[in-house]
Amino acid sequence: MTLSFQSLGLSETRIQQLEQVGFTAPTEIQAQAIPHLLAGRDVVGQAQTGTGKTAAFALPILEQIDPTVQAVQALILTPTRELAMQVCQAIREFNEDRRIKTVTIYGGQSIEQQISGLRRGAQIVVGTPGRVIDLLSRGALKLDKLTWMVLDEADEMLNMGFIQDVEKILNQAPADRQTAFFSATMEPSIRKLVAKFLRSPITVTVEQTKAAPNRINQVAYSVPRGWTKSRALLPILELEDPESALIFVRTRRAAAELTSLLQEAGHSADEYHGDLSQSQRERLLLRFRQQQIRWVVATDIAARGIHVDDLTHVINYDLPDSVENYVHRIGRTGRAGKEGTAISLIHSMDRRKLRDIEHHVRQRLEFKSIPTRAEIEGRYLEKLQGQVREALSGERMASFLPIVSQLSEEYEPHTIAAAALQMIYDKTRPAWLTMGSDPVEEEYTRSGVPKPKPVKRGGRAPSANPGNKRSSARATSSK
DNA sequence: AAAAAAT
Repeated sequence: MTLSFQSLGLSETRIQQLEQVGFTAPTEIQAQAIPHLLAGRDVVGQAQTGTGKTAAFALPILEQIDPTVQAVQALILTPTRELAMQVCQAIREFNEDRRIKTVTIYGGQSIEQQISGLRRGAQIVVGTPGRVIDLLSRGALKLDKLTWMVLDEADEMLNMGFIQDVEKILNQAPADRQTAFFSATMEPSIRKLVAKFLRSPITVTVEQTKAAPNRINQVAYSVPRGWTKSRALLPILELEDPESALIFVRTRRAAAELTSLLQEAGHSADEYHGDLSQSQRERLLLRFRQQQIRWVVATDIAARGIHVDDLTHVINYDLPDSVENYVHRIGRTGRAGKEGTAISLIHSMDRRKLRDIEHHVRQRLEFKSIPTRAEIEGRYLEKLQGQVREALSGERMASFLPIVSQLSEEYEPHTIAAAALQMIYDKTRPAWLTMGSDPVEEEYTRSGVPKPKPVKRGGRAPSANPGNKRSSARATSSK
């Protein structure tokens, strides 16, 4: 097992730059692929997202680009615009001094800007197939000096029907070049493409042990019969109080509606879906990443590819259509070794989907009951206590001591502290706690539906469908 | 119904 970038053959300057951006040791895919790529071999890399594959091809490319040649020397194709942007951003991170010029080209944005970027002597181009072909046919993008060609997420590219576009581009690249394909799977169509366009490639594979990474804490809330999901969501959000969250819904319309509802409840939320223009999407993601918005309500447009650092929660307001999308969705959190929480709202209609999901991720979701006001208040008071502890360890507190001395001529210190806490409580408590009654507790009482007890679910899922004998019969027939 | 990509 290789443990340092030095031993992979990267230059000292590159390694220093890597250290500056926090890269100390190579990931498995990097350790396996970089030496071959530096040695001039074609490589097929089988690896999922989040394994560090961008650096695996970006570092050798940066190492071997000739900075004195003002022509496109590397072309990286990605299936989505989002991914193109992210790859480009990553390359810029590894290329701090900007000696090597990188541009991104994709649809939905001004083509003139991209053309002028190419004219200024771009050496690395990252792009989506459609716009790349467009620019090739306009003559704005020339590949005659190309020495590197990379296909990122090749399987996705083919799934989305880009095979003809991709072949057209590969055919226009000089034969004397180095080529790398990265793909999560190795289906026959990929193998065919590899056989056609790569020269005696070396295949490197990184095993993915689990369908869902276990640093993501997966929980579910059962939505009582007759309840709307939004009614269940609000108290859950109050209790969990996510620092940042992606909330997934099924339709664009639902995204817009839920966003208004959250905004009306005083939350920092915005929507993200296919009705938004490319620049609107980019602006929103920027605000989300800069933590100007805490929660984003999105369709499955955000299930893959979008990366937000430190995303603490993914919430499945509607369950996804496919189990694969469940894994992609929750994979937006728990990135870069951080912990994340994935919450799913389960309606009685969703039992079947839930079982498929649990089967696919090979684990049971932990069920919790919708929090009551008392629970939310308890959690909030805990948080308040933590904040007081933090203030006690600070220094700014000293400036308030004269006030306390003055008040303590009349009152006990305990009383003064409690009064101060009450003031903070009144100003900062969640909106949910200011309502007259507890709608959750009330609803449980009124409807006669027993409040679900948090259940640790073992080998089978008995509590999911109490009294429903058909459930076990269906379990055997589902695949 | 939604998503991806060239307009």
